[in-house]
Amino acid sequence: MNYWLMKSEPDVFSIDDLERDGTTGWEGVRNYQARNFMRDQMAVGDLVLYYHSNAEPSGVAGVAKVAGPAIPDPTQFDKKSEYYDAASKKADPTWKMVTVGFVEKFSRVVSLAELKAEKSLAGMGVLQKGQRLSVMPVTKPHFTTVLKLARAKTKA
DNA sequence: GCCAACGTTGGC
DNA sequence: GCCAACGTTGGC
Repeated sequence: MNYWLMKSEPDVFSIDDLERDGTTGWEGVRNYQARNFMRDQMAVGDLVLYYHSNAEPSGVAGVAKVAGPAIPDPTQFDKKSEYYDAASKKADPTWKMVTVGFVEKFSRVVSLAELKAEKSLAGMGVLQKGQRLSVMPVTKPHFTTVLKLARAKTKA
């Protein structure tokens, strides 16, 4: 069982949208490293920190899970999609996506500032300078700590 | 809206 | 294969 962090801009698809829909195809990932994580290391049942980027505040908004295995991302073949990739072949699709399912929305967002202030999260991928991956692994201790922060009383 | 970081592209 | 230019991400 692995743990992950996945980023979404809440203006595009927020934790509330995921709660409403139940599950969603995680389409539009066009980064090889992120794709490889989804294709090679994610398994159904893995838990995911749902991170809101470009948000007020940016931070972890809830928990999701991997609900379906990596399959070809249909948007790469859709000429009308902003994710269309003319170089990808149907016989050998370049881009994959997993299905993500709703688990829980936190009663409050655990902000990036709060994550940075938590000493035991030092080394967590999302806190590294300049990292821009939209899908990245999280260690079990880090995952547990973020859950604990989310359930703690609102910070003073 | 700015800009640092960094992945990708393309000329050579 | 190098690397400058360019585009994107994402915090602020």
